[in-house]
Amino acid sequence: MDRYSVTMTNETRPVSRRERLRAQTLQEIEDESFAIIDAEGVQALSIAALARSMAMSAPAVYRYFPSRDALVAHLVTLSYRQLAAAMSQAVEGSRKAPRTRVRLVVTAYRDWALRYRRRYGMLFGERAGDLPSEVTTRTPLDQAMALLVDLLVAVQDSAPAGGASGDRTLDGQLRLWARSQERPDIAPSVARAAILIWTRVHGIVSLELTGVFDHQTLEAQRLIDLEIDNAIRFLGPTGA
Amino acid sequence: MDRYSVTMTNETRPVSRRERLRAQTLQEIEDESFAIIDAEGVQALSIAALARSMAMSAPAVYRYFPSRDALVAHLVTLSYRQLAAAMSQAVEGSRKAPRTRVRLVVTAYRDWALRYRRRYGMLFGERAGDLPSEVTTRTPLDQAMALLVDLLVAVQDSAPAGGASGDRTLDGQLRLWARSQERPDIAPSVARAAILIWTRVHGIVSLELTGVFDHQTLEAQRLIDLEIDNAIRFLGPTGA
DNA sequence: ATCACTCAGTTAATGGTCGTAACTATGCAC
DNA sequence: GTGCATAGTTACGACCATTAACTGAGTGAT
Repeated sequence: MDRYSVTMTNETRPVSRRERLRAQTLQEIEDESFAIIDAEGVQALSIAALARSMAMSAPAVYRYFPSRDALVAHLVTLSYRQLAAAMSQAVEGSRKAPRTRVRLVVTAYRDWALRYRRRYGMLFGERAGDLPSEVTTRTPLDQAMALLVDLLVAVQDSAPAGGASGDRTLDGQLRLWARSQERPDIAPSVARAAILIWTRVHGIVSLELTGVFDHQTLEAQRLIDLEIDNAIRFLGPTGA
Repeated sequence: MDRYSVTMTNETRPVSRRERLRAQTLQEIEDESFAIIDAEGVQALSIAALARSMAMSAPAVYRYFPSRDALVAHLVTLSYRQLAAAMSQAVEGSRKAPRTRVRLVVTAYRDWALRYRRRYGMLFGERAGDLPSEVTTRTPLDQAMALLVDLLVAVQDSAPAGGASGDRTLDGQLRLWARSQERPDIAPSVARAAILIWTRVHGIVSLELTGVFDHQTLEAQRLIDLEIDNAIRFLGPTGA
């Protein structure tokens, strides 16, 4: 699945010195890479620059990653995991109302994007050489989506269900999507709300990051709050 | 404003041979650049590769653009203009209902993004060295927004106005935005709908381009239609 | 018609990048 | 200790951006 990830060695196997050093170097590569990316963007992450910052010769990096693209791909999957983790932690153990927790999750998403804007751009923007989107984007983000879906189910339970979309075909596709998530139980209305929240928030955050709102006096958070309201209202009764 | 743009010479000034050749070469640079970008992405656009495809020496390009970044910046503004033009043309002279025309404009946006996906990524994704977002993104896209706003005003005129957002501060910011667009007449509800449509569609299209929906059985166009409905419904009565 | 100037284009060179090849030296298993 | 696997090295080739120095064609004034 992910050839380059650090495999958790829970077994108290006698971790050899070599393995330890290798893991340590790998960690340093990841840390330095993210430092460079956060400071100057992915395009500034070159094998040479990375090696230089580690006081290492450039070819040595190839012992860890077969190419610059492979390194970037690895960093992308790490970032996805990190983003998903940030969203999970935002509601972990929270006893607030489901609707509030939706806001927490979404805000965590935005905060992560703002805090690590270069990484967010790396995930959803650049994709220089069109990375293997397959494995990369699937699992970790699906996990975050599952989280959102659960919250929305809870929201719906606490309010009279309903809300027709008016597009039977779309509902069918949403059912398929639910099945592809191995959650055939979730209703189209919930799936619809989850997807709409994601696309809406991504749209706002993405434009916020490109600076579209900078010159305008719009606060993205207000737009997001409004959009969450809209999406959830969709879940409840039938309309407003 | 834009040092590199071709200035329309409507005056029947005796266009010198030199000027004609220069304009011609500039045109060829733009065309070849877009060809390379469309085929392999911006990251593959190198001065060297461009010059090679024109059977020209690389340093010669510097007679036209002081750096690779300047070239890319120029291509970005051209692309913005092209996108805005595509949106305008989609409804030019259309006698359909305003609501239908909104759909036409938005669909033109998506179609352009799908047809020139690399360029769209260049506009809203990559932005490698954080280009001068100031001049770049302002005028041409504002024009497209103005178009959308006009259509939404028409929509609102044909339906009972109203629709409170519940966020007075946001409404105030929207009023400021309207004034910054030099259109102080547009109501917050209209501005809100315009911005929401833009962010929503951008979010969907952007995720569609990164391939998030590929493995899922969702058609982006259906999501977009749904979102337009939602945004417009917002304009009308008060809720559903 | 020619002279001087401008400027599009050239070759040559610097210093950066990715990536490969060939080598050295260390850790580890026996 | 001997031998293998491997993390690291230096040396290299191919590409890139950009500058410097030069060539030659277009242009405008005499």
